[in-house]
Amino acid sequence: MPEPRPPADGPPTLRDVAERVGVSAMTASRALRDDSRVLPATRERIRAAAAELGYRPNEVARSLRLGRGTGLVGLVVTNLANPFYSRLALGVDSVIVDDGFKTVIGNTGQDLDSERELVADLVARRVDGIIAVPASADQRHLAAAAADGVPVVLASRPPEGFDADCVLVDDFGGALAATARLITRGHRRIGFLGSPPAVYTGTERLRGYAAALAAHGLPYDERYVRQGQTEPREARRAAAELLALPEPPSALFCSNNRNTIGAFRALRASGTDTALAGFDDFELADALGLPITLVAYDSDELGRVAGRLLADRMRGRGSDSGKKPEPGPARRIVTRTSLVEYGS
Amino acid sequence: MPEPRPPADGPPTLRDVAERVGVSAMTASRALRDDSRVLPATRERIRAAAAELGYRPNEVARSLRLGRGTGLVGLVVTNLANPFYSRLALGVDSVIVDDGFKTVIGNTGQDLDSERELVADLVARRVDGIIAVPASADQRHLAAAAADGVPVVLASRPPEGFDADCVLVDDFGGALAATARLITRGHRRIGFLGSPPAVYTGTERLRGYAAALAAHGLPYDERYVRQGQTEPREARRAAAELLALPEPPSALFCSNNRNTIGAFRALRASGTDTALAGFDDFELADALGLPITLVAYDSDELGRVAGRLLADRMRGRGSDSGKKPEPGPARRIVTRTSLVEYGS
DNA sequence: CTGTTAGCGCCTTCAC
DNA sequence: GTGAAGGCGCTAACAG
Repeated sequence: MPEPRPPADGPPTLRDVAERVGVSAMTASRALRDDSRVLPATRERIRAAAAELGYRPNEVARSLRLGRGTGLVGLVVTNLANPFYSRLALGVDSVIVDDGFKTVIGNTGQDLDSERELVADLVARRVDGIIAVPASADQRHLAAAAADGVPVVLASRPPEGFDADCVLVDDFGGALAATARLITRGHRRIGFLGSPPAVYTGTERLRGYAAALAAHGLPYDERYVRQGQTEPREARRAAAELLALPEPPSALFCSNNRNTIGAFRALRASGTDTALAGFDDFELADALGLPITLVAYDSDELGRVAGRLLADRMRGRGSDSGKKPEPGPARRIVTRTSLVEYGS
Repeated sequence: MPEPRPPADGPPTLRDVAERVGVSAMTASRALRDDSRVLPATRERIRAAAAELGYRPNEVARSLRLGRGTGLVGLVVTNLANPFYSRLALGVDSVIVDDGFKTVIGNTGQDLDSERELVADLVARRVDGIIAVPASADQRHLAAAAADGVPVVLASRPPEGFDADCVLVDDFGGALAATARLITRGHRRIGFLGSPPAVYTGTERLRGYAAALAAHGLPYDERYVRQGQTEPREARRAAAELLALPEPPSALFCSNNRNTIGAFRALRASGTDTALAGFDDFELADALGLPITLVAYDSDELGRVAGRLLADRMRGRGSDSGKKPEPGPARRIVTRTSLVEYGS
């Protein structure tokens, strides 16, 4: 039984393999990459030695030498604990892995400074592309990355101040449809619960809500609108406040699942039969024991589309062509939403 | 308005900065890293030039030259869509980011081949450490990584066939406690629903369930044990089968949240008042309208502990010392669980 | 204080 | 079919 491993002062290098066979590093390199001009006999000996040593080419040296990126895709999200983003991440990964890329996930916690630092760092690490869910409309760091030649794709929020591919949910349309359904069921006073105004999706969904009211000739009443809740706890309080108004709303529309869950708890506690609708489907929504209308969409698919958009831009980089991204106008893809009814 | 960027044939290099100032690359390198032995005046000119060019050191070249790793930590999980793993990932990230590391997440989908490939690739990319939730007891690829000098920490499953730090949940104790509670409430026939036998946690939790039965002099009856369900849909069917037995169990214990949710749906559909207990807390467990006992634990904390264990091993690497991991015996940390009661 | 040399691990180019 | 140089971008180590 031969010594299975070198004494672990770092993984074996190409030269370790070469020396073991009594051949030059160059030949080893070629043999391991199936270069035809190498004697089949020596090739086998080299492969055997590499296997024994557990040799793997150093990807760091490789990408430096090849002048390409690292085969990594940076994914910048605001909160990985939110199932929406973990599904997105999985969708991205499932697509780009086919092209030999891996995903580096960075979590920003909605903090713009973290996001800036993270993006700069990803560029410095020579990722081949970036998929980002930007925290705000200040996207100069993303624009800078794009200017450095790193393809950038935005997910769930559109680019601001520069051009980039993006994949969006039909926030406006989905919110409009859900609100409209409440209206056609006879509701006239509909409350709105949503994320802070700075969040793009929240604002679009508020616009959809408002548009539905307008389309049916109903007034937009600020007293029924509560923005700024990020957690169910806050949403629950905000919902309770609406329910305590002299003329409480007979229905609530929530712009994301955090708010929907908070509102659900408030409704349960109040005992009223206020109707509930919200953006985002979520597990167990059907098991809550009260009717609920949700705007559903496929966040895996969102990730897959983002991954494909990026993969397109990354193709053909590095061979020659000064490793610029594939040219072409920025694309904007909007994914559909659907209404689902639970517990009716 | 000066040209804000070079013509984007790749980011600017150190020499671009140096030439622009009329100084050697070495001086520029020093200036940008706050090396004291450089004239403050020139240092400022260099910094200015770097800023103008948007220069960022190439981390790829850097890590090659320094002989260290890349400042990346590889995180290998089986299913990022499971909140357990996304929380784990966040916990890991929150800790190691303080030491200047970033997280590369790889998803294996419980597939051993993917896991092998992923681990080998992470090593080839010269990550500074790996945190893994291994899919099975075949962990030779992880042992190989450790032998190559890459610190490895296991989360949620113990090392098999080699030595490594690990952080575990008290699977046995938690399952025992939950099952015992059902027994003290008078249940004598308790069904078990769990993941495939190959999954370590599932097996430990089954052991805990069996131990509770034994401790109370109750028989272990295979007809009441259903292993192999991964998704709520399958779990629901398995639970329905148990409920349809001639002598159905009066309570069910489920070894993870997928099975608990499936069992919940089966119970709801059947209309029986079968008691329900399960491993893993989950959102909305309190809103399901029936009493439920859950074994709760903190998966963020699990990630943080794993991150700290790894950070310890990575410290001091690369300076000299042949970049071996910090020595010391393998540590095994078991995190506590607690029982929570909902909807009583 | 600043510059020159050399090399991390690999691969393209050009010799033999 | 194989090997010897040279360099990707950066920085220790040693000059000056």
